[in-house]
Amino acid sequence: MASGDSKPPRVEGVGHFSLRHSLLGPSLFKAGQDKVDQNKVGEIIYNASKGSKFFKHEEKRDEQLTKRIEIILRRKKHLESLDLSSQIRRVDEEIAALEASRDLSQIIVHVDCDAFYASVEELDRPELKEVPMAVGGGVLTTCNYKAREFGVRSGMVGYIAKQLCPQLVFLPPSFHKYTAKAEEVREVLVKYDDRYEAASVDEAFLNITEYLEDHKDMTPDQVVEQIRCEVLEHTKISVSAGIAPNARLAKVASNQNKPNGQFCIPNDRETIMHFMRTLPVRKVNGVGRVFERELDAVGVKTWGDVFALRGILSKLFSEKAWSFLLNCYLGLGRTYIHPVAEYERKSLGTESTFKDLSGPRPLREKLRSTAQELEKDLLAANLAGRTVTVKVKLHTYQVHSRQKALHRSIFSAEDLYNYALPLLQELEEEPSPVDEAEAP
DNA sequence: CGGATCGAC
DNA sequence: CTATGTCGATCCG
Ligand SMILES: Nc1ncnc2c1ncn2[C@@H]1O[C@H](COP(=O)(O)OP(=O)(O)OP(=O)(O)O)[C@@H](O)[C@H]1O
Repeated sequence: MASGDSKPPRVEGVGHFSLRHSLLGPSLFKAGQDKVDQNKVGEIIYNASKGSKFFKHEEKRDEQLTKRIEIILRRKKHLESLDLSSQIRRVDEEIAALEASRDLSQIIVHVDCDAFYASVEELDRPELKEVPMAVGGGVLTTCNYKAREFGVRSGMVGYIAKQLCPQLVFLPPSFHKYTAKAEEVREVLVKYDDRYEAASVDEAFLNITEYLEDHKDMTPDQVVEQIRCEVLEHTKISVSAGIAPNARLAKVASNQNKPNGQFCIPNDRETIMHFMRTLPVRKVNGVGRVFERELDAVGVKTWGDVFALRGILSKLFSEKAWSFLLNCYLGLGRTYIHPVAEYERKSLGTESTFKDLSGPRPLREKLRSTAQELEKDLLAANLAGRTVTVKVKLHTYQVHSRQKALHRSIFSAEDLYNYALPLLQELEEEPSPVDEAEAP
């Protein structure tokens, strides 16, 4: 396609720009990895991906999204032709109400371990600190910062990572080690807020308002400095942290100075509004590649852009989405933090991907084994489920699922299999499955 | 309720 | 010749 064609090469480049951007992965953007030559990395990933079945699937998704965006833009054009002044008044009242509820009394901290799985592995094998290293095989779960200099990222396929960085060392994950190390980290956190909230294995929110009350000689930054030092001493793991009046901002802040750094967004309305004004939408949790593109299409690149478009945006997106936008624009978020223990889990499932096999017999074997796997997990968690879901991934990467609400709770492999089988058979109508999963 | 999609880690 | 696994939230029919 390089020559002989009347189509200038630039057109193709532009046509695939968003796809290229998404192939680069979110982390490249979420945490400002400046050292990497993004263009070169993008080039390598693009060329390595081009032509694969996975890539074709991504192209299809990208095309679909482009269509959806066209619809959004048409609706926007229509809205622009209307008189929105009363709508804008309503929004302004909404803003005033939110503003009145703004709570700047709490000091929330988000703690995030740096390259967690990789860091834990480096403790066992310190020589790995000096070389690019990743945890995972087919797909990387994470990598150390040496590897990130080459553009290697979480969620990347191993062979592409290898192309970006031929010296990359791969380690298989050992999850038990990570959960054990996470416990050690929490032993420190609990001293600063005994009702800290574990957000994932390597992240937690703390409310240090009380701690500050009891240590009036310390600033929030000093307390967090101390937390990070203590975690490092106690566990040899370095962590980054964000300090802010609410969880949403604390999370953004913790990404600002990583690795091994911290950032404080002070409890001051003006400072917060100023910070949000230029903050790219994607930096906030909940905005992924799809929402980012939709927002970009309607003219919202940073949170400050929301205000000028408030009349239109409030009609363009769902109520939930609009409320989310408004809260982000204002820099509002959750100000209460509590342990996740007092919380009901909603689902438990297991899934695995395997090579193409379409014969229905082997497929049933797979169903039986995943049912057994699931029974094990359910017993370990002492749970049973009232809904069974069967998920199948085709060789095209298309995913289909069938679920059924039951009259009673089940947990045995036998029951799981029996209830799941008819669902699988419905799905078998579709051609050549690769994969399956289950959840109650 | 059921299915698909999005997003996080 | 190669693209994960697990979970929660949301939207829509
Ligand atoms: N796409 C993914 N698939 C599976 N596991 C993931 C994925 N992304 C992250 N993880 C796991 O969750 C852990 C925490 O992820 P997180 O996004 O906080 O990044 P990190 O590896 O800790 O690095 P850093 O926070 O310094 O950027 C990681 O160590 C990683 O192994």
